[in-house]
Amino acid sequence: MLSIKYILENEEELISKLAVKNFDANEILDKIKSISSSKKDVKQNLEYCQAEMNLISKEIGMLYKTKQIVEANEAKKKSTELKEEIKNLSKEFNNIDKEFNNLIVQLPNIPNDLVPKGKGEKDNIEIRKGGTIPKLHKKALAHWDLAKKYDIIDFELGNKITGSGFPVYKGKGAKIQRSLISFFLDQAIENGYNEVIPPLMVNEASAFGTGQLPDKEGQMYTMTTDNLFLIPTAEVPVTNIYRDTILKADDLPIKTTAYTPCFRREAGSYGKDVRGLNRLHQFDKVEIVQIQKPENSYDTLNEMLEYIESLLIKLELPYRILTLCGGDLSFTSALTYDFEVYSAAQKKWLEVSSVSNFESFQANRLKLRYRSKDSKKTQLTHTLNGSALALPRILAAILENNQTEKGIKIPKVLQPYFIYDIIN
RNA sequence: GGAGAAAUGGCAGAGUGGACGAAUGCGGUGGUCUUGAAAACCAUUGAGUGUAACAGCUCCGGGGGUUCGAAUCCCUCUUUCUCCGCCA
Repeated sequence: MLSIKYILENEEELISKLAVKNFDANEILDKIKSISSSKKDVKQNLEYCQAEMNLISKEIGMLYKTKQIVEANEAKKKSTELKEEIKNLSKEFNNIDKEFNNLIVQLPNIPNDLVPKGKGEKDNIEIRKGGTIPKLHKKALAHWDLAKKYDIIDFELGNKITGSGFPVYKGKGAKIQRSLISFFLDQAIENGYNEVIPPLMVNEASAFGTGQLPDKEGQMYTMTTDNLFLIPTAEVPVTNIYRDTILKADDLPIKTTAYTPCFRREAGSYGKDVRGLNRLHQFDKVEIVQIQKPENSYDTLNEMLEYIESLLIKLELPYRILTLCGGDLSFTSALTYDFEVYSAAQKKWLEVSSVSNFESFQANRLKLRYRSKDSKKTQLTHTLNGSALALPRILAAILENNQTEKGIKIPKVLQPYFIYDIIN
């Protein structure tokens, strides 16, 4: 959520910057401007009446104390009128405020200057590449066939138990999942992140805090009886740990990591995009989250970028890093880098991580502030997060890229966790 | 699931209709003393909104009500604790 102060003071800039996200802010901005001015008027009026009322009430108290009953009753009459007026004004104010909030949450975050213009995927800009794409033997299989061949992932069984997009990992398939999770968590901890295990369901306030509500409601599984949501990413519960808090400047940055399953409805997905592990309704992910001072947040973003890159290098996977263009950038993000690994049998780049700086957009919704030493006022922090990493597509790439005629070789860094060095 | 009790500032904890944004203690910050630190002492210390700065306004778990006036009374919801029941 953008602050109203910024919106009103930087109208031109806002319009041109949101245009990068292909968002036409003109109309909504006009509405916001007019409603915020009438909000101010009504509020002033209301506060004036409230002040008057407070005065009269005190007066009446005094009059009663000095037994001036007649005067007190006279004053009471006056207060009755005021009371009615206050009631009406606050009703009006609440309506305006509601409408105002409704509008202001519709404005997406402002993209950073580094964000290229563009409509979609094709306009994302590759900033670097690493690793080597392996040459596979002629009988190389896609991961869904490998999964069947070695009996490590059972998609049909998942269909039976739940539905498509909920695979069952078996034997060494289950074990490599655990190995990856442990590897990612240990790496994060080594890099100064504090591990937490958060709830997998969140309430409405949390879903709103990180921006899943109101705009991404359809992507979450909802438990209507209890009004809870299954988390689409650990970002939601982890960032909400700090909802409604005021941190000390010395506490920053706060680095948190968490492994959680993630649940996504993926409404509207179809075809080969959803084949095998490419897109699931339930998947595992290790997430890293940082809360940082505004002046340091872009250095932090780069640090996170390098950290995630180091994971892919250690896993010996071919990867590329993209800067998302305006059209591909999420509602809440100011700058996002995507990581993709090359899955050699599918001959396809698969997104395995997304690392973003949300600046103060989430913090404003979360009321996540900090107090710097030199100022009395609190100010909003910046929040950042990234996947480090999402498991299924990493697994898909490992299976496909590392397949040999004897079996699937396990990357060296995973061997201490996996014990074996091959799946056969 | 049933019965009872409770929810107040960073924390602990007073406050049962008017001078309460709220005693007191701890903690935090600044200072005195000290070579420095500790102790002691002094001062200061909730958030939001608003203002050029004041003022003003809102907030005592959430929502609603009674009253001229509510942290305080009533209703309701949520959460926590204790006891009972069920259960991993």
